[in-house]
Amino acid sequence: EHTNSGSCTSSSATTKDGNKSSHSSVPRTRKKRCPYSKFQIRELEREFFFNVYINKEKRLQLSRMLNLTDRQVKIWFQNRRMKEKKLSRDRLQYFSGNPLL
Amino acid sequence: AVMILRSRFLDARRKRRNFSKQATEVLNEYFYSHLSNPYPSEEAKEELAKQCGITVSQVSNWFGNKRIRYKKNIGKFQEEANLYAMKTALGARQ
DNA sequence: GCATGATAAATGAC
DNA sequence: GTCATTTATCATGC
Repeated sequence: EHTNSGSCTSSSATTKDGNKSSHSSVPRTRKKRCPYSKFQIRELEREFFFNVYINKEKRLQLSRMLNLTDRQVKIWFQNRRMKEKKLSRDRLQYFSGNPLL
Repeated sequence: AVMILRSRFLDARRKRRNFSKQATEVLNEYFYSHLSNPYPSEEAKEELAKQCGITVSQVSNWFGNKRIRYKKNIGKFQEEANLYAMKTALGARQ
């Protein structure tokens, strides 16, 4: 479906922070949401399986390998932990009112 | 057997089914009667969920989608807004 | 063909 | 760190 190779990755010359200057009227555009590729997801999930919390070293390593910023990797793990928590809640609710088995 | 149930759960996770007409009615009534601050508290969400027969997460999803889509095109929802404004006005008259 | 519900990136409050 | 949220995208209903 998504064999997203190099469309969204913040590979290089883009927007780290060109604007911290004292322009008081710049709202600082919100970064556009870009879905990650299958490969990126696979590697992130693999690491998440081992450590739900990732340390700084592995984070830098992963970000380089996947062509993402360390901030993106950090946020991905945060969101992934929230997803896991929600899945647990849903599972609990799903199996709660069931006489099955 | 557990695997079957698990797969069924995973498959049904993103299967979308429209909410009932009554549920949408309840949600819209709350939304348009709190249009200045359409952010129900956790307790309000639970109450709405109970009334609508859906989960709290689904209530949150509905309000999230409703807020952004309303903001993006207020004109498209004007008729709907007037409808529920009328409805609450009539309801409060008795 | 869009309306609608759910999920995936990204932000910000705390 | 969690967590509600914004925003875009996805997947389905009809």
